[in-house]
Amino acid sequence: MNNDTNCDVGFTSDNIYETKCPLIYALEIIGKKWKLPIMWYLFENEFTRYNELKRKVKGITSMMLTKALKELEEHNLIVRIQYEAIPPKVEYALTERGKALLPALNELSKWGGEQLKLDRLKSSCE
Amino acid sequence: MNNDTNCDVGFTSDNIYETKCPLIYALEIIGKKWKLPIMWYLFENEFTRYNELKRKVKGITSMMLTKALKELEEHNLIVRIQYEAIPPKVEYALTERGKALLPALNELSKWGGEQLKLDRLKSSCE
DNA sequence: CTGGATCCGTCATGATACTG
DNA sequence: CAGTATCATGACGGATCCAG
Repeated sequence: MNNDTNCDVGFTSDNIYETKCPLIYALEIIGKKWKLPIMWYLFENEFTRYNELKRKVKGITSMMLTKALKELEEHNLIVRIQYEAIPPKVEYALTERGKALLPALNELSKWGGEQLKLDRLKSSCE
Repeated sequence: MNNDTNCDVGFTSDNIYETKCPLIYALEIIGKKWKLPIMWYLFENEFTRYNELKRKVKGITSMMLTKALKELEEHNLIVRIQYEAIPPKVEYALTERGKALLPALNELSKWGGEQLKLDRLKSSCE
């Protein structure tokens, strides 16, 4: 499993671009809170406006939404489309890079679903 | 993408077993720091002792190692094998459940590798 | 409508020292 | 050898208010 890529799993480097394990790197990008819920919604609804995201991603605040969107944009997983209008109108959409995550997320989701059942089973026996 | 499984992405529930998205659930289990490095090492070295893990997973402390191992064991991703001997001997190994993560991690790692290249490229142009 | 700024509590992480 | 216990801290997340 990618053991040939010098995978420094010790988090000792401050430079995210040095000696990074691609797996850890992926998790750092998408693993933070709200990232996946946002992307998930964009998977199903291309071109979504800021406030719609805020309404649909339950519980998120403006601050966290803004921050998450900015980070996703910096990694080129989403694009920000700003219309010069009053009142302001901004839409967000996934890039091809963002969509490329789908297969990996599906695999992980499949595993998570099985795990969820097993853990439920275990907890009900205790 | 699993939209049929009631996927409450709002993190509003305190009960981890209620209305959970399997994808988020998976990330909660394996996304924490040190989890993957430990599992990664166990992928490549079945039956590893506590202190060997501590040496090989660079930078980890006893406390974090113990905690991570305990959580992984609670989710049945690893097993703890204790030998009744002086001095103590304990080995850890992946379960089938733990090994079942491999395909998903490979997909994610593949994506992360591509992303890493793109991000490097981008940063070198700035 | 689309954010930005600020304050603040909590929790994960880490350093250090200790134990059977 | 395989952990525990205690304390410190700093990032993260949430609430609230402000702005163009």
